[in-house]
Amino acid sequence: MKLQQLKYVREVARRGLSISAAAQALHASQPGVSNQIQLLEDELGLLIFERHGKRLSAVTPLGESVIAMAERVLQEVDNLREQAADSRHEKKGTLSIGTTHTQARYALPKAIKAFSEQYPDVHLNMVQGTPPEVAEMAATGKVDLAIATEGLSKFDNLAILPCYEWNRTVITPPGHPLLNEKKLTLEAISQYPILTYVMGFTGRAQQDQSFIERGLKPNVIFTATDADVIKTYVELGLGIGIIASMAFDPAKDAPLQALDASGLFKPSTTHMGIRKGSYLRGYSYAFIEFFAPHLQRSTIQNAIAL
Amino acid sequence: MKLQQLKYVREVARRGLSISAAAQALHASQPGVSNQIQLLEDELGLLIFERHGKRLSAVTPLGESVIAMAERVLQEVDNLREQAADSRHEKKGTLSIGTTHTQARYALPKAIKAFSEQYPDVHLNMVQGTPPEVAEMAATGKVDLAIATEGLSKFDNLAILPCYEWNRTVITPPGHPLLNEKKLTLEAISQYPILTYVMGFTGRAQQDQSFIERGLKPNVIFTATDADVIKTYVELGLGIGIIASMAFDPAKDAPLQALDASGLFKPSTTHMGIRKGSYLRGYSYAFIEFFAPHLQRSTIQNAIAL
DNA sequence: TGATCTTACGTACGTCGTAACGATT
DNA sequence: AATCGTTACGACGTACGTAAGATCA
Repeated sequence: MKLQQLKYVREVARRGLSISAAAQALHASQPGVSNQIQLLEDELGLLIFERHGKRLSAVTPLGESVIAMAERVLQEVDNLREQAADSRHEKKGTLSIGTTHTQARYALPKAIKAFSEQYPDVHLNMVQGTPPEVAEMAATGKVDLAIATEGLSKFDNLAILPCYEWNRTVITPPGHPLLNEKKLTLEAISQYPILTYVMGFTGRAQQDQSFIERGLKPNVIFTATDADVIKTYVELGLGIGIIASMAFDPAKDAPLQALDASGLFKPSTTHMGIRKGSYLRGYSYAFIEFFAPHLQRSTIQNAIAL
Repeated sequence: MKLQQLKYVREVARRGLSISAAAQALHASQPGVSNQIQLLEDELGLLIFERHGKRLSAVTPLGESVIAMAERVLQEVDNLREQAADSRHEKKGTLSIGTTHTQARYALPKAIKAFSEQYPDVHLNMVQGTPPEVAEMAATGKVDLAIATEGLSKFDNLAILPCYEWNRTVITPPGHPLLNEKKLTLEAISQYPILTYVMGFTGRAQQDQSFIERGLKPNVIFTATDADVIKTYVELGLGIGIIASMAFDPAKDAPLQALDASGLFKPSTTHMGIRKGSYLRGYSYAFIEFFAPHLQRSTIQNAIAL
């Protein structure tokens, strides 16, 4: 049995039982992967994958054991490598963060800037995706951290840590009648066409909940995955926008007008997801502390302990 | 990183930092082991072992991590191998049991006989040793099961399961005055020279406890690790013996006389130690059930789950 | 001096890639 | 017909063993 063989098996399993895809992902030849998997199967005297003719069709029950074992072993090895690199007190390395547009654009820049100044030799690898995508990347070890407001709790091998709370701001074009209301209410908002986030992004589900509880049916005419798109169309006069407060900057976003709506909605919390059992480099903790100062090293280590 | 390298590192650590001993144990050449360990150290960029000149002197803190990781990984691999062999529904294989004289001689034969009749192709590997020795063998995976009355709780990676309870019998030569006592008491026993087990064997500590609680100082003139030796010298007239009840057979041990002493001492329990996280072959569960019928497969699996 | 680890070197095995083949949709 | 996995084969890499060298008790 070789670690290489376990790597191959894991990748084939992850790529939906495709040897070709796995080989490509690992920069190896397809026959090489095929061969090594067969050698492993021979050695163990079992089939990991079911074949229908010459196509992988399923994972055998024992194959599941093999794959699960491979995942555990390879994570151990990865952890050790990270720990070894860390021990050299190197400020070199890579920090991979999977995150959504909202976080990447509005929440993370400050922390990223501070971090990259203090750790100039750490290569930052930011990957943008939908919440389920970034969660999966963290769960499989493709990124070290996933940062998103939702979608992280689907994976039970992710430790979830709260980063910060935020609420919404209503944005309107200049001179909009809503600006004259004495007090902003959900009822008032519901009278206008609304532009906001797509379901599954940036706390949209929680936002809708507040309307439902008041028996209101807001007229959402436009949804986007990011505030920049929403702002663009609000400025064109399509309606009013409901966006995360951190996504609005009075100076940069002029001439748009903002109305604080934090009293109207329950606050949302942006979370961080880290694969349980993973070893984080020292600088990773530094980054997290820049982003969410209450997350101390010990807190995090406690959360990701198996 | 290669699994082979991890094996080498583990063995060197286990053999008290001796590369030569490890190489010998693994049927490899000493330079080969030395080389591979250095390659691993190079790859990780750290020292696993401290060298004083050309001699391994200690394990570095990071080396501890490496060794711990190697242990975990190699156990995973072993487990998978066992599981694979098991899945072939093979009644072939090896069952290794580390145990003490008392268990091997008096408690195990019945279970062993029944087992070997039902599983004739399973190679039984019985290793006799002191309680600490057999515990260590189980803890390092050298044997599948350790069976002893004491010494198992020292290793926290062993799951401890109670097998059976037993008590003591006092044995005397024929015509000994103790045989005339109406009722056997600790006080009466204390009047005669006593032959019994060495401390650390077959519940000796617990046996002494009963005397201490009554404020008695028994005159132990002879200690042995097994009942056969004790019986021999009791027969020679050196004194009376206190041995485990299962070690006495009126027919075979004639002309020795026996007095039941189960009312005088707290019962002792013989335990089984199994390395946590190990995978046991199907026939191992069968053996355990022969020996201790209350230990069902599910009970055991629950105990050794990590 | 003897035990022990490291370095040097040659061999042999094994992994991997290219190319050709077989099977499935 | 196209895609995908398996088989065949050749080349490179490397793990291992033997032999010699270095270092400590």
